[in-house]
Amino acid sequence: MKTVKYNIIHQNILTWYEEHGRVTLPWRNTNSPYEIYLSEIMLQQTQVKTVLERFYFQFLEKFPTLKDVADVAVDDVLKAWEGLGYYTRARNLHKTAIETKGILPNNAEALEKLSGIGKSTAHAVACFAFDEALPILDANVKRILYRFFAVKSCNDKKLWELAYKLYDKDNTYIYNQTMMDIGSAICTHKNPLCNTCPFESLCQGKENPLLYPEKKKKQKKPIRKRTLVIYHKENRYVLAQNSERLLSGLWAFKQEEDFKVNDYMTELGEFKQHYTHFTLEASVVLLSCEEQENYFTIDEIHDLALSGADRKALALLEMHCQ
DNA sequence: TACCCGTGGGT
DNA sequence: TACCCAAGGGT
Repeated sequence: MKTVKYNIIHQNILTWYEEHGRVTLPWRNTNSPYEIYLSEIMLQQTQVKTVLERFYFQFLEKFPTLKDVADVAVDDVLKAWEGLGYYTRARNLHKTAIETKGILPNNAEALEKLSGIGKSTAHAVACFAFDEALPILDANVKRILYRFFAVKSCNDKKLWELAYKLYDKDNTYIYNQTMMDIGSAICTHKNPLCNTCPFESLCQGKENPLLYPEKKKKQKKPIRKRTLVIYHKENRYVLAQNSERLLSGLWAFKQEEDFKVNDYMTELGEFKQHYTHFTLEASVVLLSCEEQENYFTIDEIHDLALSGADRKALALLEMHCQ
């Protein structure tokens, strides 16, 4: 039995999408499950602008099919992901490409079992690629739900219940896409435009939308001071591949704590790099050494996947070499 | 559950 | 500037 309670809102949403929907987004103009899935992974905790302008087309140019991803080494996928962040996404993408042999399953239940695909991404791919009528629960939907139901704080289980309560089971594709468009353009976390919102008539939070959700107290980010030591022999430089969780699989210059600079080293400069849970304050030094295992010329380093911090260090090195 | 995981946009 | 936070998932 269909709930009639939100019929008006569902109708408003269809109208709003016709007039304002971001219908030109490339992942809304393809039936390719891979192209839709790739967009969903890239867009996790990442703004549309970044994915659209710097990564999505470039990645598809390099890997036109999921099978193409499966056929290369994970390092090649990481290189294509360089600069996008959250590199576990790239490693899971590669893993999923291999496990599925380049053919994604066509339903949310099977999709969610794959590495890097949680419930929301599974629902998104199932809905957008296979027309399965399931709600999504991304940051946009969450903010709308908090405000629409005037909920200050709750867990994901409760949010999923609200998502299921509100979504349009008959026009799920447009509903889900519109939720993200409205969250991005109308129900923004600052300065929401309630008077033009399709939800306005029944929104319980419209009088004071900034109350929802309740802000969590932030902790101040600690600072890590490190010395990036670029060991070299003549024109070849030492890098190693990260094996810890942070930046796993990416190549990096050696980092030292409490490193004493002396006359045998050349100071190349300093920089800051902001991570989610700390700020790196790095000073970069150049130091000659005996031959080691992984030596690279500048040109070879450009073919390795580096983090933002190591790319800054590399830039300082290149300035020094000029 | 709380924490970890990158980078850049927007204010 | 400093801060919040973005088409979340893994552990």
